[in-house]
Amino acid sequence: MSQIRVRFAPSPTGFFHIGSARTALFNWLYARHTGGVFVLRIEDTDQARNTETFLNIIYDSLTWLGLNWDEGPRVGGDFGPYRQSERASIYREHLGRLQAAGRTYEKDGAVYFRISGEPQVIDDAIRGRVERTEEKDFVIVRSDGNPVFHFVNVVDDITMRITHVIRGEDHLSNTSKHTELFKAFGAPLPVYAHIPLILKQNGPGKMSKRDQGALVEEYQRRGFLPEALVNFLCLLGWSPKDDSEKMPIAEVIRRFDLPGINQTNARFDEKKLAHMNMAYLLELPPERYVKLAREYFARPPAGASAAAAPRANALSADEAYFREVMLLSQPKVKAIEELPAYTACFFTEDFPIDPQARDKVMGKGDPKARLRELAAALQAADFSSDAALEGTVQALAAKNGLGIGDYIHPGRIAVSGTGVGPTFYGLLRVLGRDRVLRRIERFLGAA
RNA sequence: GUCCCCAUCGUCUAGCCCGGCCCAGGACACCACCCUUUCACGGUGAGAACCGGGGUUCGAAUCCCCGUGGGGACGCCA
Repeated sequence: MSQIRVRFAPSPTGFFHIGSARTALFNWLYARHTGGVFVLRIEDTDQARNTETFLNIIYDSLTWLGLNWDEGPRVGGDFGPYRQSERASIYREHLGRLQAAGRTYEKDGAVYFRISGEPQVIDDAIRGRVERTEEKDFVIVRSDGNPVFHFVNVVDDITMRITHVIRGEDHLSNTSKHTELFKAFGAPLPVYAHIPLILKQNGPGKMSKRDQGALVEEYQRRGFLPEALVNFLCLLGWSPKDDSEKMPIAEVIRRFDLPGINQTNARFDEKKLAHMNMAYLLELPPERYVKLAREYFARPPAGASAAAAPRANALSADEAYFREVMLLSQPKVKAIEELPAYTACFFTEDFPIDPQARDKVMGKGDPKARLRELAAALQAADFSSDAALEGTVQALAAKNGLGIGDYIHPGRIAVSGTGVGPTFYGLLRVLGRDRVLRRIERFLGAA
């Protein structure tokens, strides 16, 4: 058999959502798995609803996800143009063939396709044999002269030599229209593979563009890693059949195949996505982690909850310092979007003190005395390494017959205002002696 | 309403095609414990499912039928 050719055919009529991304992904995976060709085709026949903005979002989202196309807009190919709005003459020519064969008629200014009425049988690669009879003639050219989806979709699949149509199950019922057209053109049917739908996580129905967490762009802005989102999406409707979940994309490509795709709709679960993202974030190389953090600080999504001042300070801070703060936080934080709040105490003296954490720590023993002892010890301490600071605190605790926790807990509150944060010694080292001592002093004065 | 697809823990799923190894395995979430300077990671453990009813069979999560439930399509949207 000749080379496998698949296509992803979005229409730029709205934001790019998770369901579309997954369809694109499965097509891409199948092309890469088989050494075939992944075609991007823009279905922009609905002139009233298409926008250039939405078109660019499609390109950007696919690129961000790493789903590169072999043929299509921007890269060209032998079967272009790849935007339906530029293929009018091709559609005209094909319409002529249908007219010549007596398969069309006009009504109310629109062109109708005369169906055969025979049962349409498709041998779906995922669902098996599906039979459905198309019962009504349908419009293929609107009265305004623009061709309709069913018609252009089939004409393009024929002329672009598409061998496998991998698309959402919502198209399964449309397929009988499409096979009627294929037959009317005397063209062989492609292999169909109708993949299950992604259901919204709350409430009934399939996920749509307006649902919470539906937009690919949103994950990008929230600092998610594309490889994590892709990995998560791979597992929504496809399974490698053993217990593997987190896999490099090369491994998914190697193992992916149509028979491995499920038949049941899958509910989107943002918690599992978040977990996958964390797993990737923890092992991200430092350079990429810092870059991702900086991008997030520079352009947080609207409504992100973090004080503006420390965020601005972070951006104007010394690059090496910013890097150090972020890398100190990397092993502790589950998502990039936690970073501004998590690191705020590194970028401002005006950080809030968590009253609950303070009361808990300051309520037992004599924490003020411990803070004074800690401050005194830090006067002469070596701040050049975490290990040196650890030695200082350990020696102090040993000298006074106390546990290191007796110093660390109040110290953390005094220096960062919160009970949670990076390692205590890292916190001290990155903040530096002057700021640490000043903060302890201030805290003792206020307490 | 008509037609089409589907049905295993709360969620994603393995097992189903080729019935016995499954009083059903993994992951997320949740809970407990351990690790630990906080938090997070990690480790250990607990709870948690074969939609219902009929068949077929020595034997059914697995095969068949019917119900029920979920999803989708029925546009001069794509």
